[in-house]
Amino acid sequence: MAASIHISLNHKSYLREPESTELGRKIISESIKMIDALGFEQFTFKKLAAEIGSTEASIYRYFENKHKLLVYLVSWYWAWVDYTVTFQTHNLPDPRQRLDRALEELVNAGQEDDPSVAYIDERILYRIVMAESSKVYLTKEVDAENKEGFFLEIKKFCRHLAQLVLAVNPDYPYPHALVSTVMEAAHQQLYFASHLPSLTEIKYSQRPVEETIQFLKHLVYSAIDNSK
Amino acid sequence: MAASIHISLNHKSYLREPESTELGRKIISESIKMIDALGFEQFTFKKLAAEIGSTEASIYRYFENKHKLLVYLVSWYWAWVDYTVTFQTHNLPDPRQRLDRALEELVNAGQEDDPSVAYIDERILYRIVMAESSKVYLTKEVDAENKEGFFLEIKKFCRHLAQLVLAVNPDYPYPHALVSTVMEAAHQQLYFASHLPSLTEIKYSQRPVEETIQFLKHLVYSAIDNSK
DNA sequence: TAATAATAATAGTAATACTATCAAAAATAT
DNA sequence: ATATTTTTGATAGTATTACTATTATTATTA
Repeated sequence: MAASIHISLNHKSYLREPESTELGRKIISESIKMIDALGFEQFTFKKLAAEIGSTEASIYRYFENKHKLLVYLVSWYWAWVDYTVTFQTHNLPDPRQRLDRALEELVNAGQEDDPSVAYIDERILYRIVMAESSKVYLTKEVDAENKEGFFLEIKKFCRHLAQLVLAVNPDYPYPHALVSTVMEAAHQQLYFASHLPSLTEIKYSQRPVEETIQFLKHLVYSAIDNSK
Repeated sequence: MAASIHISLNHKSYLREPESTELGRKIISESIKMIDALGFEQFTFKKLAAEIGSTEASIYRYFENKHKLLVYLVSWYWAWVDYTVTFQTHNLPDPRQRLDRALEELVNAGQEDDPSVAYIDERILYRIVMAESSKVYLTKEVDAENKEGFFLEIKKFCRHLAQLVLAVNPDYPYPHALVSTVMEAAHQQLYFASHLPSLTEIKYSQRPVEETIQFLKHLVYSAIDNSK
């Protein structure tokens, strides 16, 4: 991964840009650890402030509330995955190779050791995305937040994958539906493997990432090769 | 639908059985309306108590907290869908016909007018399941609650559908993963059609239920007919 | 009709999700 | 190098949430 990449978001889930200050970066890096450890419901700005040796009021200057912080983290994640998929598929000649690689990255992104941004631990962020990301849009404010652009990153990545699907078969009628289903399923199946194993054949103890990639590739190619 | 059916759950998400008393039934029927109207986060026992002319303390005698009430509602929904699928597929001779009907019911259950239980509005409950149901297992307490049996109904329905899949093709290697993916996708795609339309081809204004059924049938049959 | 159980009324607590104010410290502009 | 502006810290305060406890009242059942 590049020595220095910068992910910037197309919306204002934040009040003050957290990347630009020491406190802002501490808010991001520590909130990732804390949301993972406590779960989003138990996570509070007060606890976060105590952990980073700051105050609630200071954190509120960066994020209006913890929901918007979660929107920021999840958006950052999808922008980052989109970047890595672009990077990884860049020189591949065959549409199937590109889609293969993209699906691998979707399931794998954040499982690697090497961090691309110093203050963000992508492995922990990945766990947050698995367990908490659907909470960003499953709210009564979804339409208002959609208008504010809070879901642009996830939509962009969905469009990106849909284009890879259409490059394999332009006649497949549900590229976005397929891809949004697969994006959710990737994390869901790994979550189920860990916590609700009877909902999936993926075994937590047996290379769950590789097995999930197999399952999703089979699903995707079966669907798109079975059209027109 | 039968004039009088009774869904009973295999666990104690409740403290006192809500179906057995007038207050209990009012808690259920009004909480369904209120969670739909306010969203789960804004819903409180205090507001519910005010609405049904009772008190917070009285509601707490039925449910330990609002999360367990949601677990109850979602479990009830899956038990009820399982029942309707059993009923609807009962006399169909062909495995494909049975799976077809099951997928139709999965997407459709709760869209019909006729209610099967007087104090439960399945159409509203369906919207709650779409928007809130993943919150029942996306918590830090998932493992403890799983041990208590809180997810038995969803697991049972998943097993039920997986059996229908295997009846069509016993060699398909991921029946539970496919079915849990499809169960989530059914509600997700309809939610996306309403709120994040660029994530799906399903159009809210153009028979979204029928279109979702088409999409899921194509997905499922492509996958299971493409094995062995 | 007495005993028991369920509900209502009321009060109270700790924690959450903020907002406001002001002083101290840090960054920046001149 | 100093003045100005911005950022942070310290402190306090409020409304709401998520409960628990107590006692009186009303239904239910024995």
